[in-house]
Amino acid sequence: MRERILDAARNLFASEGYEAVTLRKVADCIEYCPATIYKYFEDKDEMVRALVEDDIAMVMATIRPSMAEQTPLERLRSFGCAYIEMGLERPNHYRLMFMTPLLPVDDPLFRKKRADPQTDSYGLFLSVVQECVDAGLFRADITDACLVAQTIWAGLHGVISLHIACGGNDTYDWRPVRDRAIFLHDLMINGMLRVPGIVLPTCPSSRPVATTEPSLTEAVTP
Amino acid sequence: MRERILDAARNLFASEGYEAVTLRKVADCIEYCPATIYKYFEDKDEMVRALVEDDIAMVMATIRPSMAEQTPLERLRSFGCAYIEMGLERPNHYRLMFMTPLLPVDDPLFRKKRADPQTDSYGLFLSVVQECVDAGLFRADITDACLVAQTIWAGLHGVISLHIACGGNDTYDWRPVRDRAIFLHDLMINGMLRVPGIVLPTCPSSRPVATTEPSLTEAVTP
DNA sequence: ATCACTTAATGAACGGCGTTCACAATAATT
DNA sequence: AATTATTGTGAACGCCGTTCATTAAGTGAT
Repeated sequence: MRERILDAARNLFASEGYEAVTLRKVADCIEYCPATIYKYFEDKDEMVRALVEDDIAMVMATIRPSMAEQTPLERLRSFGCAYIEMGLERPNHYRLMFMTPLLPVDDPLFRKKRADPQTDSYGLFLSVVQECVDAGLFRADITDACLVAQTIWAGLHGVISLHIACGGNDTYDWRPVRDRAIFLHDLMINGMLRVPGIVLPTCPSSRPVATTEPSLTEAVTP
Repeated sequence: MRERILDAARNLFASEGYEAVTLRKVADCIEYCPATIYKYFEDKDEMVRALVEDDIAMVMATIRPSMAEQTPLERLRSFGCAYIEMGLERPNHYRLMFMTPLLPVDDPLFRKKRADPQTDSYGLFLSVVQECVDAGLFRADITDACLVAQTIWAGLHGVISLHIACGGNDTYDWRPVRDRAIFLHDLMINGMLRVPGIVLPTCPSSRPVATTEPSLTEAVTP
């Protein structure tokens, strides 16, 4: 039943954007009365957080195939490329996950899932960065895998989120967003490498996304 | 009168966060009835956009002192540092300006102000990047000032916005946000330079902000 | 001074939102 | 069959943005 509610919410979200996800509409979709939802969720907030957890799993599914790459460095690069594509193909989800301050989730089970490379995509990414550090790929002064992971993440996040928030503003004469993303990605990684110049030409520009959804290169809902 | 309305809105925004900026509360503050605001603004949206324009001017005021630096490269670095501090000190304003998709502003006057280095901070930044390009500071393959400006902006934006959106989530074991910002800033600039190694130690960690406001290292309103 | 006329401001309402709560319907247990 | 949990409901509350007919106040011409 929780699942039926979340399904309806997901559909609304995918087809009409975040602002359309209202308790009343969700209730309409499953033909219940609005108050009923409160029997299954504390809050609207809790419902949204449940949605976000699904999206986080989606990120994991998008990211994981990159583990198949041969070397740590290739895995690192591939991660970044997959992340970029994920963010650009699902701007609404991306916005909900990473551009909206959500109340910190204090469910201890949720906390455990984080930082675990098996279930958490940040944890997985971090572990690959650590591989690179251990393999001696980075400059001597770069030893903090955490700092590296968070910095690369932030950089890619910057390109994606700025594109989502301001990409529609044509006063800026934007360069193609993927050009910016790849440029920055290479800049970061090459800047960290001890032996630079192992430059792969570009990211494979598009990779399939795991979950199914009405193909939305979604309109960003203002 | 428009100004009185905007003042009230600004106060509400600064003291209680974006979500507290409601037409009814603004009307209360200036002791008018809610409907009156519609005599001076088309929309709530137009009112918010007027607020954003003020903030944009504030960014300009924060950024401009960096023009006093001696060399193009120093100006470039100083810009980035000022921008970082601005974003970290005024998260609510930052969120409103750069993390919320706003309807594109089609006022032609507004459009003209953009891209003009005199009034638009992006334009000013771009002109400094162009200086660096013209001075031959960058690698031979880096000639597109626009791409450079947008990429550096995106990188710094990533650190700031990720901090605002997810910085409260302590499951990530965040490194200090300024460490991340400076790390990435140096990484980007040094990666672009033709002759690397002109590394200034760090940013002067804090610089005064131009406009006055109840000193808010504001709580990020969820 | 009176009238017409523009402008400023209002009160009441509309529809939508999240949320609450007393109550009805249904299912489970004894 | 009677009692007790569990599920679902309708109506309301207070908030929101927005609209509109109506009043109040100022202005210029006659």
